[in-house]
Amino acid sequence: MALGLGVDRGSPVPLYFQLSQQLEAAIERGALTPGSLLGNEIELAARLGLSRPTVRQAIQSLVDKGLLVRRRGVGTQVVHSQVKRPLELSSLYDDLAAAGQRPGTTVLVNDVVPAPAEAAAALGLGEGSEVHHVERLRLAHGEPIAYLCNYLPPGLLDLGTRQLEATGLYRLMRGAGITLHSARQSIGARAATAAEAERLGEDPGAPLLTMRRATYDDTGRAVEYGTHTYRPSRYSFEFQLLVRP
Amino acid sequence: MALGLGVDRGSPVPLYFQLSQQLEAAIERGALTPGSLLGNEIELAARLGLSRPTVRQAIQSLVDKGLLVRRRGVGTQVVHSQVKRPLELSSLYDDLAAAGQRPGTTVLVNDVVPAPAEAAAALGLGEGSEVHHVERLRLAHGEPIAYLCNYLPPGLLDLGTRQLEATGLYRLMRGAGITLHSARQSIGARAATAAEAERLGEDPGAPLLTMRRATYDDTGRAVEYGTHTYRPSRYSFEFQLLVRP
DNA sequence: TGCTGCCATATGTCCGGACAATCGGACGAC
DNA sequence: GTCGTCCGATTGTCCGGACATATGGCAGCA
Repeated sequence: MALGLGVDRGSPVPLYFQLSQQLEAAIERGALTPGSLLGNEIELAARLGLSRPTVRQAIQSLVDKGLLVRRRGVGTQVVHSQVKRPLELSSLYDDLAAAGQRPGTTVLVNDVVPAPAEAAAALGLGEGSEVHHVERLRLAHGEPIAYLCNYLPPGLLDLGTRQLEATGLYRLMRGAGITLHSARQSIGARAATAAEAERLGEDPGAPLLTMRRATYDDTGRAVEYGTHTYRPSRYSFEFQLLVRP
Repeated sequence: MALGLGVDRGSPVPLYFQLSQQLEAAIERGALTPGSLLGNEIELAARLGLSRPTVRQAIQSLVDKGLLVRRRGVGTQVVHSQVKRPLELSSLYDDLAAAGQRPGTTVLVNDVVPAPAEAAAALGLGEGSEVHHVERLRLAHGEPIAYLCNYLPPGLLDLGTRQLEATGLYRLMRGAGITLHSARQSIGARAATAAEAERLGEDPGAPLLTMRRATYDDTGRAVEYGTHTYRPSRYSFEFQLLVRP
């Protein structure tokens, strides 16, 4: 194979990670075509001067990503599909930016309030505890896209209105050293109330896409709860789901 | 610890899997409380008569599920959160059955047709190729919940109308030996057309939740494409998203 | 021809060990 | 008192090997 595989033992990057990145790049650029066998692990390990467990770890990470399939007695194949990325905790701001939509944000509310019952329950706090409360209008090309209402536990992050208008909430949390880990989401639809219609530039009774989400960090602590409403003509949710057997 | 941990070497079940199941059960029933340390891997391995790699494999599988967190230099902790299950490729039929809603299905169309452009593209077939086409109305307690329109590649499965009325499409595919692996989903909302409103028992212009999905098996082959519309008053999408770093 | 059983092949599981990187607290220097 | 350093603890990475098990093709037999 002329894949240019080879690891650098002087690098602090783990060997299995170097290999998995190279394999992923080879798949990405088409050097490993869908359906083709990867060659057996033993020989691959010998060729690269690595042990089999290390090679397996590299391959396993790509299997987890859905790029490869292992079959006992057969070999490891490249998946032939439109699988691009697995799913991620999507950030509306980043999604819009990636789509070249020039996102903008108008901060409508940014203060500390007693937590409403629903937010307190989601964040695991007592009802009436103080929480950060942020309401934002998200725009693209100057047009309203979504209305975002969020609650955060106190002391987690100090939210400057200026920062909130420059970037997304997730990016701010990550920048504050919070490692996001999982989220419970609920997506639905309903007719716009008069107030919602006014805010988003729709007619009353127009369909809206709604999302409720609680986000947790890597220790399982709830770090954010929010209810969002989207204009369905301007936004829809795109997922890539993976099943783990 | 009185966790009752111990493996059976006579069982064909892999040791790491036995251990991970026991740990998961211990977490589930509260014997391992959120935030508590799991005890170091070396000692745990010694106590169980296993090697450290085997114990690590068991722990890793629970980390992947989001039940445990590892911290170098600290130990492995139980996540303290409402994290129950990771996300799965949800089946509407099974979801309803699990919620005790007694799902029902009316098959409206079940035949072979030339593939519409969108379905052919999603399934990776030429436009106009023959495909299975199924249209169903999904009910709960006799009330319409969703309208499901699906296309499947030919020869994959023979779909009996009787079977379709008794269970869900995913269950039929799994029963035919197809291993579902991933799906691309798009969720949105729009106003009901007159025909849609009629089918679902809503008023024209009422908000509907829409889902478009292409499903792939473990080799990356597209095995299903469908467009669904849901009554938002009766159904919403619930997810548990996990981020892998 | 068609079925059966064997066998090479590849991944799956498991072991025991070694060293590195990181975390948190204890200790000592300033 | 505060800061930096050291050190024990724990996970992270990596090795080399062993045997188990599922797969698919081939040869032999009915």
